[in-house]
Amino acid sequence: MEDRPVRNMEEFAAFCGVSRPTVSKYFHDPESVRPATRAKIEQALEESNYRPNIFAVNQNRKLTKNIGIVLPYLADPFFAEIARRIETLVIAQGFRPILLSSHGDPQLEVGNLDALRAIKPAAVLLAPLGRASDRAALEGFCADVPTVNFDANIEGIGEAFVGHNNEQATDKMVEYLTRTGEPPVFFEMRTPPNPNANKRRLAYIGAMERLGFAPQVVQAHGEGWALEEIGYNEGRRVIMERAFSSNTIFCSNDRLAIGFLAAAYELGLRVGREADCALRVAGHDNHPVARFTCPTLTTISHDYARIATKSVETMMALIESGERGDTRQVTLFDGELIMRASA
Amino acid sequence: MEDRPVRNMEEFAAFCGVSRPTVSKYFHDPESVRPATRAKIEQALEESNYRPNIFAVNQNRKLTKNIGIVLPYLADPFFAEIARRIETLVIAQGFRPILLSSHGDPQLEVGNLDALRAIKPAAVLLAPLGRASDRAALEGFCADVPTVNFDANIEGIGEAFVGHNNEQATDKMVEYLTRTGEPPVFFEMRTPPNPNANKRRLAYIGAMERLGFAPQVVQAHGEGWALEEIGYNEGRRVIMERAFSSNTIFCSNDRLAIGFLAAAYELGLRVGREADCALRVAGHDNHPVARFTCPTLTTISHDYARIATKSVETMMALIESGERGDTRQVTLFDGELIMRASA
DNA sequence: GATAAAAATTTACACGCGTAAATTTTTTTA
DNA sequence: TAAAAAAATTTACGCGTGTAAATTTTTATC
Repeated sequence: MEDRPVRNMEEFAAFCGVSRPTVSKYFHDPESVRPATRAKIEQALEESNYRPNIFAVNQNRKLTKNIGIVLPYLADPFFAEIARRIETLVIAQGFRPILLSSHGDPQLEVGNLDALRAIKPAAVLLAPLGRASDRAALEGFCADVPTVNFDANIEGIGEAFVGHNNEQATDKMVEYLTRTGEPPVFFEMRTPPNPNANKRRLAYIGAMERLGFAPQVVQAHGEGWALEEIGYNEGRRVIMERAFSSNTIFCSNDRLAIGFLAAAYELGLRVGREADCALRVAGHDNHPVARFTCPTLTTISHDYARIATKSVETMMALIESGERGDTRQVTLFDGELIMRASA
Repeated sequence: MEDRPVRNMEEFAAFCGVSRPTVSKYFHDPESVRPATRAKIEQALEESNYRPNIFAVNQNRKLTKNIGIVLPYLADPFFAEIARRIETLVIAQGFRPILLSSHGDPQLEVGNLDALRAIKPAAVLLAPLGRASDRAALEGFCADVPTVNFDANIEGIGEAFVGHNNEQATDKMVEYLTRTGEPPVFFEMRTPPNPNANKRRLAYIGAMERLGFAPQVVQAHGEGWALEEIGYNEGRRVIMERAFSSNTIFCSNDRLAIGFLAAAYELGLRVGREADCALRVAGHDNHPVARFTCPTLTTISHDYARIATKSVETMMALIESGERGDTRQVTLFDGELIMRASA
């Protein structure tokens, strides 16, 4: 591999003995040139280390091979995991993922969308902050860039939505807890950052009423994304205040539950479904560490593998059709009960 | 805000009544034009929604305002947290962070570096995979792009290294555990993905010998980044095999410790420093969830806030000086003992 | 081996912006 | 108010690639 000064496509074309437009055509689609020509180019590609200048390429393109991925909070392992899967799928499709986290900040979310607009992405996968999002900004963005909304459903945002079936999942857990013990109380944040929480509360209330029980919602104070801490502090408080009418606590998500379990442990309350346990605690999401809590956390899976796959598939369809569908397709994936030791 | 068809800088210049070169100068540095001119441009900027074409801008620049951030595994909350901090600092400096995760895959790491090379970043912050990294590829990259190596030190890679003082931190914990109970055994992965683990093992052995005790290293089988799972499975195994000569376990990192705690809990072993406890368990890193384990995890802090800050500072100095220093500066931050309930 | 079809080549212009040089206008200084 | 300094303008070219049109060469078909 000699390091000849191949500075641009012109020189590269000369180097491999092919005309520049043909080389350009090759990079656009290697199948579009004759096999003999392709072989010449590909050999030259190995002998020099020429690569087309990304900026010059994209300058003349309406659309690039860039795919934007916007997440509300990357330090949450749930989003980190979904990002990992989406990135892998996007790369497999021959596109280049651009991962941006809004770090819980609505202004940064808008900033991320602006940054994306500037790089002319072929499409964007958007998991919005939710309640805190600047709706007008999101709408404006979606009008310009084909977008798939996932995780947090904001009505009318994006060409499609892919997410978790909060109703089904919540129902399932309420039914399970009720069937195997006392009807649960619901433990959640008073001002949750993510709109799924609201769906879960409503689903809990609906499920309880359907089963003929009085719902009880206990709300934790605190803002932001430090959910374990809020679950711990507020869990401690409500346990000490005996704010629960039941020994069974259904937490709005696993991260709250992790904090709650820590509080219960510290207060000497044994958690589990055995007779000598004071509490049963369940979560929601099947967070990566839920398998390793003490006791291990009974929860409902949030199927991020399928959400990631479906989101990318939907996005690819959007890119290939080149059309902006008139109907906004909504796909929800059911959760599965993950029975572990805590409830 | 009228949506006039301002398609390029030419039209934008006409729109605000300024010449195009002046507008170009403004975007390069707003302070470099007369206040009256700046006002005209900035007003026009609000009235139209023109933004310079990023690709055309970067095509003619040797260096862009892009900063690459390469992480070994983003789904690890430790790296997610450090990414969050670095991104924030980079944005504050007026640069554009490009976050790339290698997802534990050496080939993807090389791919990430290639992708970065293509976008002519002003500098790169690189936390390599370590043992698995393609050293030659990293070296080649660092020869082209000013790079700051952080987290996992690979000798000779990057203009500087910023990381954790594994020796000091390990010493401190060994000393503490020994002073307040039995000398610890060291629990680690046999083939850890991250080179810090090796430093920690050696530091443990050194500290034990210095204190006049026989070191005992217990190694967990398993590959990859699913550390909690390895800690759980192998913790279970070694507890049942009574592989420990001590009741005090010093885990190589908190994620292993989290798995180990789960195993101990499941086997009915009480963990803590009280008299009725069968085990003491300590970790290393002060992982975000270490405050919420049961019992809460005694550990040593890994000061990612300072590592992030120093890495970005070093990088900015590199950019401003424009020089490639001949000496590779190494900065290590000490860990602090975080005393909690587990040891 | 002649003809048609396919592919490659030549030529030329476009994209949007950076930037240099010479000139003109505006501001500052005395 | 005139001279000097600073800023803006005009003009022009360059960056590396996409791409269209006309032409030439190569391949496929009979």
